[in-house]
Amino acid sequence: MEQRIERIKKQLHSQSYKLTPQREATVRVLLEHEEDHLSAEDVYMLVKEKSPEIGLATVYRTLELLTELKVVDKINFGDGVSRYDLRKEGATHFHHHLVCIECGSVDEIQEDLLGEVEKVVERRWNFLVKDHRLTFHGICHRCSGKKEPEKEDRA
Amino acid sequence: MEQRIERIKKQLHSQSYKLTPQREATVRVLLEHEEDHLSAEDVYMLVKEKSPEIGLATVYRTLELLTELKVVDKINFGDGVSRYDLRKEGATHFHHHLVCIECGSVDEIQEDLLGEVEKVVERRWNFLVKDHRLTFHGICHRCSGKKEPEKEDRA
DNA sequence: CTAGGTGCAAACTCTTTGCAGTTCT
DNA sequence: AGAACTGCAAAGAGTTTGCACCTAG
Repeated sequence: MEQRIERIKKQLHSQSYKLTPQREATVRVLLEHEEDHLSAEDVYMLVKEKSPEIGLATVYRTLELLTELKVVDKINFGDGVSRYDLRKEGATHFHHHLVCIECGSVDEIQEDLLGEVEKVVERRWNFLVKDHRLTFHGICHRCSGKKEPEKEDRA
Repeated sequence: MEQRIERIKKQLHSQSYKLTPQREATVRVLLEHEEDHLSAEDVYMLVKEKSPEIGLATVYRTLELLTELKVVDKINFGDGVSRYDLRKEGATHFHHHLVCIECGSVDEIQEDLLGEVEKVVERRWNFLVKDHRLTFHGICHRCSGKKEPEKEDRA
């Protein structure tokens, strides 16, 4: 954790950005919720618990900055909100997502399933792939177990 | 064209929706711009050319309805706007996209490249895939040819 | 010291909604 | 007739921005 913050700090400094307490608090929240897919508002609430003075605008600005630095990825599952997902260190590709249309849960797939597919795209469409977004919509293993799933809205 | 409208009409009627002139005009615009990825505003502007009385809210409502009927797919490329993409008739899967980070163009891949991948997901994650979204970000064949690509914004 | 950063409130953009009036069947 | 639909304007939700003040390096 501390090492990752240290590394991000250097990354910021290398472009003459500062690691302010607000930014550090924001990064810590992201690190502590690595598996989640927090919206800006979510992050704001969580940061506020420890640094109540922080403003929502600062959170937005920090998240934008971190996106630029490729520390996080900004994603969008189709509800009107942007979500921010910490990039695994050393990850060469953006991980995939499984969105359950029953309970709304979002799971991550870290493995890269697209190696072959990207080669095909590069060869056949002459398109140099730099990044990708892959999301599956369907029924997760938790919901497919139930016979008559009761509506538990896990928004 | 006429047949497709006829079919959509039936689909609407089967759920006691009506095919109003406004809806028909909207569908026509979508059919005429099948390759594009129009935003609601884009559709509105185009429909307005032929049916100037139409309101933006109606366009939104129609697009929502068509999404529900799976006539179109609502997509989101990360700019703040939803775009609407006509589903090819008989398409069993949602087509993929190639977004060029140089010129902003969006190309479509109709082939299904995910057959194998979906099987893996179903087996290994026990996730019943119903739909997917796959977008590649990179350099398109038009831009990779140029040495010093001049900024032609093909928004 | 000073470029960069912050909080706040106002501004903006995209989308949805309430409502009174209209239209398809 | 009556449910479905429409246009308009107002309301909402999420995000961005201007500005005066603050602070990390």
